[in-house]
Amino acid sequence: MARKQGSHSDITGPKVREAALRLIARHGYAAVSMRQLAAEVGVQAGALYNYTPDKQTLLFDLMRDHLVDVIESFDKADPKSDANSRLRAFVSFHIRYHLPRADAVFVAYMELRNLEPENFAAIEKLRRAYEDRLEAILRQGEAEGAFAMKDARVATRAIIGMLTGFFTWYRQEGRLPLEEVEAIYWDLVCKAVAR
Amino acid sequence: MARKQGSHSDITGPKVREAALRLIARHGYAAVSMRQLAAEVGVQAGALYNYTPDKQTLLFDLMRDHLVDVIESFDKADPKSDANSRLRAFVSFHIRYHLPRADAVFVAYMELRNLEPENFAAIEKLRRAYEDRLEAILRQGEAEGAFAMKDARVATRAIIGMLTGFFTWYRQEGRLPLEEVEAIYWDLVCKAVAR
DNA sequence: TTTTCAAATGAACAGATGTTCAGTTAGATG
DNA sequence: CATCTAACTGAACATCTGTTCATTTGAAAA
Repeated sequence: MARKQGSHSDITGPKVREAALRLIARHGYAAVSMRQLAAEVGVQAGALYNYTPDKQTLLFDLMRDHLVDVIESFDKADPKSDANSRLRAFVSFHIRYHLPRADAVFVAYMELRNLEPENFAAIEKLRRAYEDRLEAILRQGEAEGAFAMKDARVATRAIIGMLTGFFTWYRQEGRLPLEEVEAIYWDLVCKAVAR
Repeated sequence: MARKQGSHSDITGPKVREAALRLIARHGYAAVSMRQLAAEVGVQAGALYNYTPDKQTLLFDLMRDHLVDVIESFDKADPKSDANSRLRAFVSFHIRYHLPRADAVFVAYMELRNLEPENFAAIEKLRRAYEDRLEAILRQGEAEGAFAMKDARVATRAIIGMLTGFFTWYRQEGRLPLEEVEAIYWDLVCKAVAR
């Protein structure tokens, strides 16, 4: 039954990636088998190997593509002006970007330990690159006299942990609209790094 | 070779739990087999079933015992006085308690999705109970006029995410002494919820 | 010394695992 | 129309999975 209607690599490829993201986010990389993934896509297990050389590379590609997109998107959203505006943009971007991408965030944060060493190193580099964006903003704020904190590196990690923890463990309750969540977080972050 | 020297349940039992915590933290629940765990303990796979009815219950017990201990320990450390003192005690407790228990923290935060539904519900209840301790402090602070924030529930999650993120993803670098880390975090938290 | 039994072994179970590949199919091409 | 070939099937591979249990061991009690 090969080449069914609408069953081209242009369609199956993205389907594999979407299904992998969803299943891995829900059950974890090690707990999802290639046969489960194939079933979710509507294909036999062997067909997946037209889209990835192996399971490990599939995981790596999902994480890398997500992080590369995060960084590129932020660089576009960054006003590159004063530290306060940039920090506000960072918080806003982080929340708005991650909210509709819960599965990708989950995978990128939870599956690091399932990466083989060289893959892990590459992903850590990307994660670090994103953190460095925030750290640079905090240091700019210190230089401008707008912010004050005891340790910019720890503050960076604390803020990212604070922002990401929300999307990582607490699924959208719908209690609060996006603007509200953004305002609440901005209030906390803004005050935390204030002089 | 049964009952080797010093090989009683008083010794093997804790060894199983320690090895499980270490291996699951490092590789994930699904990625650790009972045979790997047994090898780490220095025993055959079958012997593990003297210490747990099954793999799932082992995971659940590790998570439950950790969370129960967290809550009990905090309740002892809680000064139960003014909100500012209590918040300071919470931050100090959280950091000092979790720092030497990185494996348990990791497992309790990362393996929720590998719990069967009723086990998940029980663990979520415990996690919520700990969060509620912090939320109560924040609300007390609001009532006293000491703190001000837009949403105490979101602030609770943000603060816990901020504190826990540190132990979850960033292994101790040794760059900063414990007192320093505590001071940095207290500074951030304190300002974030300030009026 | 003999007895006892908690604690461990090691084989067996049925089924799942990631991956490969010769063969089949059907939409697109000429 | 016949041909081509990307996309997929389905069986096979060696190995691993959680769990059970009859059997063996050896330290401690009698």
